[in-house]
Amino acid sequence: MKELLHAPAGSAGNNVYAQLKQQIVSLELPPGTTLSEKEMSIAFQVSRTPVRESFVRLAQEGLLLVLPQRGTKVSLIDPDLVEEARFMREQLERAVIKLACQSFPEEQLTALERNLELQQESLRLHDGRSMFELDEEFHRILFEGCRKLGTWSVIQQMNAHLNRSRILWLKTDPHWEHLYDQHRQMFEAVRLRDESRADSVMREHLTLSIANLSVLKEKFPDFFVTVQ
Amino acid sequence: MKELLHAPAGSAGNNVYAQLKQQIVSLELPPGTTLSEKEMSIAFQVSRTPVRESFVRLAQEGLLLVLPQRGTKVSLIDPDLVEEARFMREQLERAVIKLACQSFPEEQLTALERNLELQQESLRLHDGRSMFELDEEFHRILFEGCRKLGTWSVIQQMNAHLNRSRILWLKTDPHWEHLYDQHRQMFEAVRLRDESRADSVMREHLTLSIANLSVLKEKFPDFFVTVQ
DNA sequence: ACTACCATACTTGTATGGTAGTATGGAACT
DNA sequence: AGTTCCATACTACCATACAAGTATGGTAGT
Repeated sequence: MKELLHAPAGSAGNNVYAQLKQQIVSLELPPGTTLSEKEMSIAFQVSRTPVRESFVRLAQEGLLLVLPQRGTKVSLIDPDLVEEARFMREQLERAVIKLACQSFPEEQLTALERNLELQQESLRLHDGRSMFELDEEFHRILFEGCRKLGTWSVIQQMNAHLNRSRILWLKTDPHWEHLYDQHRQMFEAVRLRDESRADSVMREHLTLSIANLSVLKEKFPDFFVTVQ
Repeated sequence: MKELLHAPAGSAGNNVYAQLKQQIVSLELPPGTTLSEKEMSIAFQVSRTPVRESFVRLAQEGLLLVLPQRGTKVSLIDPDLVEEARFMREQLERAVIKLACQSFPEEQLTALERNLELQQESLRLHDGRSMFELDEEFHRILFEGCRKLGTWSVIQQMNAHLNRSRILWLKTDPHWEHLYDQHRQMFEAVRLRDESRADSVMREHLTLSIANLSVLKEKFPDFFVTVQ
């Protein structure tokens, strides 16, 4: 997978950024974890400069909270932001899938089908991580087919919050079969140009995403922002 | 290093970032302008480090293009991204204003009215810059009243592209009266809980935004990405 | 026992020197 | 004249040293 915008892929700064982001979103670095530039510079065997650069970028995305002269920590999950991310995705993805029903390139359509096959395979292997990535990829392809990749990349920003709660949820209660089924239905709807069906499935799909956020807050209280 | 003027409410890095961003979005730094860390560090009387930090952040927002070992320049306006930004705003703002028609706090409603008064005043003075800021503020208040400020801040990212083309357009053909009139209509629709009216006005409002993008491309060819 | 103080060991913020890659202009060669 | 090559002057990138703010634990004084 290639990064469209932004600087070189091979630089130390980008490597640190990419790896840190992956670890944060995947909850390997749980919300609230305290980091420090020096600590990470040792861990990644680079100087503080590229680490600091990564911190700046991650802070701008809301994944890190930098407190000057005090420390840096992985931001807690803000339930309000999670709901907003869901809201945002609902509006944009419903609009996009309706576009897709009007016109969708053959190339991306086969990409969707191929993706569904891979999902089925991952489902059989109970590979949750792979499923999550394929899920993301499925939606990305929809945006790609509608030439709205810029929109997708912007969504990713708030998604960082939504994704963390989704991963948390999927860890407690995997329900990949249902998600796969919805993806399959969306694919069929796009293929058959059935706008209303695509719209309703997508809406349900994205409502499901945070159905029981309050359950998660009870189960992992330390991961969430309490007062707002 | 001494801080000469404009008392820094924050760190040097933040100041440089804020000022650079303002200059880029307002087209004081036209698209295509080449910058360099050293050059800006001299201009802002700080070291290269905070400048570099700003560059990283602005590059992440797509406002700067950093070419390793080659240079840094203000990104050209990408017509496709402008259209995407408009598309995105249309979906989200229509959804938000419909929410607003269902429930909107009194506080933000009066803020909107106050904003309209200020728009009228700026209109009288032909103060384009003030009008632009009040326009932004008007829409921000709508999001605020629906508790969707996180969404608004994410929109700002792609808006950086949309705004530059809007400013360009408004420089060639001011049409503030029309925009003011639409704002007024939106306010009335929210006040009267008229969802369909709010929706249609907002849609027209955001379609207007880039009505004649091709004209701008002809008039300022150097500011736009040609091939994609 | 309790409080005030302060050395110390952190933290992020800033400045600066060095490194490697790139564009450019002029000299040497064909 | 046209081409090749290379010194030079850039660039962003990175490492490192220093500055300044903050939390903490021990100690002296009460």
